Amino acid sequence: MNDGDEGTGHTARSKRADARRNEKTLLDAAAAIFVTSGVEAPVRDIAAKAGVGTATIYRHFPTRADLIIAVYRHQVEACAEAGPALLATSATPHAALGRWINLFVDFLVTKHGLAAVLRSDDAGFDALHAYFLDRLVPVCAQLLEAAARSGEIRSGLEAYELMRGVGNLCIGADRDPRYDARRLVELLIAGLRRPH
Amino acid sequence: MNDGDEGTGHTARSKRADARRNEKTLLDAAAAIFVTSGVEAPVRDIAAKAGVGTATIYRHFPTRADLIIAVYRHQVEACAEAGPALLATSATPHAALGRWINLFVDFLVTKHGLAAVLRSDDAGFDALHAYFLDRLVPVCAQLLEAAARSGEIRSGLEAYELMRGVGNLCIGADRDPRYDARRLVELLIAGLRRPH
DNA sequence: GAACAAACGGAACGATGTCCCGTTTGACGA
DNA sequence: TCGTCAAACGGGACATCGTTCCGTTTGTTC
Repeated sequence: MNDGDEGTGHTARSKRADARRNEKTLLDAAAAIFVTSGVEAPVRDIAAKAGVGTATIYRHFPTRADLIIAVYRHQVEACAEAGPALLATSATPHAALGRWINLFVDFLVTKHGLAAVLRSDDAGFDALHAYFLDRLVPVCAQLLEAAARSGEIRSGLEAYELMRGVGNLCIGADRDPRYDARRLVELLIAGLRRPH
Repeated sequence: MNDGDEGTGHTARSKRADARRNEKTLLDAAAAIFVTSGVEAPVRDIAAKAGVGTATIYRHFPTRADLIIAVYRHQVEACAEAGPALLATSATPHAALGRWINLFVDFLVTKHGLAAVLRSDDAGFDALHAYFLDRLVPVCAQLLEAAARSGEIRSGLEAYELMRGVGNLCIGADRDPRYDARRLVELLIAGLRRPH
């Protein structure tokens, strides 16, 4: 899709062939580097891997956040789309919420250092932060709301807060065998249950 | 205490007066800078505030972790010592645990960016990491164990893991009014309760 | 007050993110 | 096919920051 025109209605000219080729090459190189060196790998490394100059990266992806978003867009979309599906197929809304959060956690902990840059307290990743929030918070809110309506959980926790908390819990979950983010997230979700 | 000799038995000469003065000046300057710019403020800023050269900082505090430890040592000690006291004066071990965790959270969220460097996934803060763990994990373990013995909580969660999780939840708790780390930590502690 | 080691200050070095500018190259009309 | 030109490129330049080195200053001691 979107292989040429912009959606503005004007007939915007196609990008040059080499530019499109480089964008693809950069995405592949970045994905490979992210796996081996994490999402905070030096820009020069990615440029070298792709065989382009550093300026070319900035031309295609003005901030590192844009590059990260582009690399992981498919998986984030898949996670977002899994929300309603889980809600439809799970026994209870709380079960759906738990399973969906599990998907999210699995995604985060397998992406070297991604959770660490998702934390909002460092500037420069605003676009990444905004993308994750725009895409996933509404899904989480839908699940939370359903679980609240069913009476399974206490209300009063915003989806935004839960997502941030889960993201934070996943920081450093790789590299440390003594730290199991999944278990702590499970405890957090368990703590959501309404005490009866 | 320790205003001169080392404890080795040798008669180690006192440090020079200017060195001792500079160490104090540096601690004050660092504390002030940490409040305004966070614990990751540039070394040059701290040196400038103290009116010394950058090398002087490294001479007194080989790594940034050592400086941070020195600045906050008193408060960490106080937190550690509060553990047994709370256990003795609280109604139940679980209540003591909750109150102690609250102390820890209050400490973290009021120290600009401290929680962010406590996360283990970045190297270079090993000493800081080790200090917090050495000093606080045993206290937390004592509280956890008492609560487990009383049957209030599920067992199986290591104190280390809980401390790391709480620390992670506190990352970025300042700067973001929509994110309340205390509430999430409370949920986590609530999730620890044994379902009956 | 002279000698010596401790301590100092700031320049120097390396790594990294970011930007600039001279050069190359793909697209399109003649 | 070939000339033109803007898009795209590459790599060097600049700024920031952590860290180290080295010539100089200063406290201490005899």
